[in-house]
Amino acid sequence: MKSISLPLNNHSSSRKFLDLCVNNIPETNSYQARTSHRIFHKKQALYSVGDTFEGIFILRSGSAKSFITTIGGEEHITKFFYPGDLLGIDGFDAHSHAQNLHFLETSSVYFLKKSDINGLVKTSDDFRDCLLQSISHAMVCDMSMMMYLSMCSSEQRLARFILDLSMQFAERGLSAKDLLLSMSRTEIANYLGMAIETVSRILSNFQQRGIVDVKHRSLTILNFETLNRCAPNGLSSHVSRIEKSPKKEAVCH
Amino acid sequence: MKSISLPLNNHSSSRKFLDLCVNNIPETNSYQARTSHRIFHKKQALYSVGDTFEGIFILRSGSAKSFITTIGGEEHITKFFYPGDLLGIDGFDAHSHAQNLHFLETSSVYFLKKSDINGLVKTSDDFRDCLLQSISHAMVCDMSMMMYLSMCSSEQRLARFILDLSMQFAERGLSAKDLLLSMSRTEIANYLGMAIETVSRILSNFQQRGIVDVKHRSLTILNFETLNRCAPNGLSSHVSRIEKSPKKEAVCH
DNA sequence: CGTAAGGTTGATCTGAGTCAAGGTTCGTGG
DNA sequence: CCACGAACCTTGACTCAGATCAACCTTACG
Repeated sequence: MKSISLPLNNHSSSRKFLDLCVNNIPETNSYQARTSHRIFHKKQALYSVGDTFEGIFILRSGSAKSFITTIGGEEHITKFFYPGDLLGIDGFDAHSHAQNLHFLETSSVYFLKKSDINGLVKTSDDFRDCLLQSISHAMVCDMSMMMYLSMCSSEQRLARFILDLSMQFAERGLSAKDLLLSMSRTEIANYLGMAIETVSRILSNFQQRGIVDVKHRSLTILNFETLNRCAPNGLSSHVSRIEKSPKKEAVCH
Repeated sequence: MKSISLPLNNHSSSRKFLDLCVNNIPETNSYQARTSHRIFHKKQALYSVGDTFEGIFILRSGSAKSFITTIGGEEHITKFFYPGDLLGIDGFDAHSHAQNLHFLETSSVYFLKKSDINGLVKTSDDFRDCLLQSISHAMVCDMSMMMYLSMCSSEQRLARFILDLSMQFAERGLSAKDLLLSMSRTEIANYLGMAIETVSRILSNFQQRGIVDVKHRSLTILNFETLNRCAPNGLSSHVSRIEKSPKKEAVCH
């Protein structure tokens, strides 16, 4: 499978992040150079729940999923990752990882150990801003996901998923319409909180309506217009604010 | 309504966080002392989507909710906040807030402006660790919430909600069994992604089964045992790990 | 080449949403 | 302090989106 990797001409914040790390950490010895880049294969784990937190990773190429497991053994996929994404932020909490991370295909990561993070945060304003921005952005995305899960129909969630994927691909310099899914139907269903049969049915339905063309794991978006109408409404941003609820009027003491 | 406020003998990470801020920022003038603490009343907004991000807040007393709004005008509550919680982290992303924050009752917040955060991150290792830990913890909670939303029945979600509330109260030195809800049924339903009628029905049902005693907004947990059995299984942690999937075996280059 | 994993499709069932009606509490102004 | 309207909450009846069960097809891999 052709994997995604971060193109050099990508100036998004994730790319900037990677640059900042690579250019600011003094790689005095070749040992560090060797260990800061690692390659993993499909189904391999980067970390698992309970592993000691040693630092974060930046995905350079390939794709991955993070998931949590209940005591009963059920898994729930919490996120899919693409090049430029930060992996392992969950480890800051208890100094050990709270999630599992597995790769979906052959992938490479850049390792940024805790001491390097601490150093960079002090010395580089850009790095600090980038790190906080990146984490904050991830949280904002999680909030949207929670909204989709709690307010949208299965069709809306799947439409949103495809459109989000398309955006992710486009941001990384790939086609926005020809997508190569790196996850199985089961994984999509699990992530979106629906039965695998439902994913299959909705995809077939989209196909019949001429919205997409799906064959195995390659998906072509034929009609963005209609797909967008299937997806839930976007979030309101400051642009669309008209009237506002009771404004801040603090009482100082 | 009797509001919750952070007790002085609470040595949790949130309390530590607040201490770190108060003790490390030189309050050279009385102006800052006055503006760093603010009191808000029920239904007042701390910030809204699109507001310029000027810093984060620490909730000292009371309670609050954050929510996002779709273009269509629908609201979705993303989180409830209690004393010690960090408010406004969403603003780091685009330098403007991505969510709205309203108070549920009279509350007070401590304001920590951007420049202070940047300064503290450089000078105090404790502050840096606390900030990252706090954000990371919030993300881990969001992940669980996503799992509950996508895999659990309404009854399970509501049971989990009550137990989580109970824990929040206990952590803040209040009774773990006598809860005073600061949010309406509508807000609970919205947060948990279900119809208001469903919340009402499940609460009545819990009452009939002798699990809780609900009257208006005061809720007493009568049977933790049974309530726990209603809630979804907890997450597996490193303690319960037995066998592990393919371990990390990086190929270095 | 055979078996397992992954994927599709149809039939049936049910949890929870929607609609409807009535009760309770709160807040404001007379 | 009471009254009236609005907001909040509860309960019942009906409906439907999507889960579950079942059978079958397709692709990947040792």
